[in-house]
Amino acid sequence: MSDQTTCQRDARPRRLILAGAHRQPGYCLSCGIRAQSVCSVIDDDDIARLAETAVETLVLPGRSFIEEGAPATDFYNITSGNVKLFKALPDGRRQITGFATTGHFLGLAVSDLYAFGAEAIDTVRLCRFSRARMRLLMDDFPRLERRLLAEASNELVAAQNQMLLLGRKTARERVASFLLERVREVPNPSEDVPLPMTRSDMADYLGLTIETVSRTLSWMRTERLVTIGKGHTVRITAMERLHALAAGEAG
Amino acid sequence: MSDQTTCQRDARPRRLILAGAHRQPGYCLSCGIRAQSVCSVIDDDDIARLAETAVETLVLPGRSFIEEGAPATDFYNITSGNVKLFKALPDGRRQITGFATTGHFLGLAVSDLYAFGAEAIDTVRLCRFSRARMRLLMDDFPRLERRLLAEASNELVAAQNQMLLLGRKTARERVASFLLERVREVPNPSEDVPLPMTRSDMADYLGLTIETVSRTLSWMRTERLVTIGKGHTVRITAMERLHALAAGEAG
DNA sequence: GGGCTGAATTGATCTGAATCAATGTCTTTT
DNA sequence: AAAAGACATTGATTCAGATCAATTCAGCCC
Repeated sequence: MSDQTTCQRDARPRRLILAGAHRQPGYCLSCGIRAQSVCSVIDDDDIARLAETAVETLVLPGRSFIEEGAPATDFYNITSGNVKLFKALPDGRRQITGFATTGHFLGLAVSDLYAFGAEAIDTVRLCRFSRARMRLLMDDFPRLERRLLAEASNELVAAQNQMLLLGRKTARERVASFLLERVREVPNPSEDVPLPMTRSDMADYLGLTIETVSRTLSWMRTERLVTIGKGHTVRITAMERLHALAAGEAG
Repeated sequence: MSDQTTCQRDARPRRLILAGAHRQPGYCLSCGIRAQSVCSVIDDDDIARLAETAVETLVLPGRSFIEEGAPATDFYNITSGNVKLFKALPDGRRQITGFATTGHFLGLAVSDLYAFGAEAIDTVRLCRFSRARMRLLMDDFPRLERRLLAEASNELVAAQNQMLLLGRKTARERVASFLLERVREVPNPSEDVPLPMTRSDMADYLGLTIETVSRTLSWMRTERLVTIGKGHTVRITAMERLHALAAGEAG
């Protein structure tokens, strides 16, 4: 299903840090590779014990590495790249429940089956743990558990926002909300915002069709809210108006 | 905003248990009142220290006790009754993001503001903690943190299901999914299912209008999928077909 | 029981987004 | 640089569910 290599950890002792959303550089907890970092600093003696069973996995664009409904054996931490998470209906209708990028944890499930599928948008590197191992890690490092709780809380807030979007917002409000969500991924809000996903992904994330997404972006261009660049980027040219639109304040 | 009394804890020592979803009887961690229980058994010596600042609050039907966007000062554990959680847009459009009942924790937020509002459907009893206190509790009782992580994971799965529903399901599929969700609240699936919320609440939960909810329930009655009882109850008469409908397998 | 009030149902019409249908534009391959 | 294939845009038409508009029903409180 995906290309996969065992973790290559060099012998030199070093501080081991969980890859995460805070964006300080560090080393992956499971395999010791350099990554965006976060969270919990753990001393060198822990490394040997922790790194034994971990694997680093490389996933090519379009490949899925979590299958909805499959036994939830593993737990993932994304080291680089972009991932889409989704649920599907038997006739092919699909809802993307979120996009995940460097630092995100995936596969946290109470059930024995994955509740969603995950597919690489671009080339993705990730660290894979067994769930049993994750349980041990949590016992040894309470800060990891706290970190996961904080991440789950944040995702819950995001999910609630998305429910408001899907249940009650118009197509224009949905696309505006989406663009503002993506702007938060770049340091400077007036620079180009990358949209690594296809129109089809956007549509499945926003509960729309590709045609409606396309039409809405075209409308935003004629309204001088955004300029649409080459190669999957947009630039926001009227931040205030876009915010008002996303918040449901405009007609 | 709500009637409120300080906790009345009696002096007799006893084991203290967190109110929760597992439905074993026990005593509330914060105030010592008898409640549906779960999770973590804590020894008697802890009680005095823990129960000092806790209050039990009684919330009347229709009253809200969490205001969306207000400073997130407190943390709640529902002791009895039904609550709706929602987000709203400035023009009054509303999305109910979930219903909570006995045992649920509310107000877990990383942000300093509540991301959603909460309102009592019927008479609700709940235990209130300050967030600072909650933090101390989590330091002292790691099992509490684990419990909260498990609850957050479950809610995340529910939220993903709801996103699929709101983004991609038809009105009939939505109502069918909702009814099946409510059936899980009663021990025997062939008995009457209580629907304590109004049609308006159902509509705002399902991303529909009250008229569509009503029409769809009427259609289900004529199709012999359900019988609609007096006083906010339904009984499911064709479980298989309803399941197929909810899963998107039917026309 | 009889009026009162908010909730629920049912009907007629409208509309935003879906669907169906070309056409246009990038990207990759050779 | 040309061809192929995937992705994106734009246009015409349809339709599921919203909106507007009456009734009808279920609790209540005397």
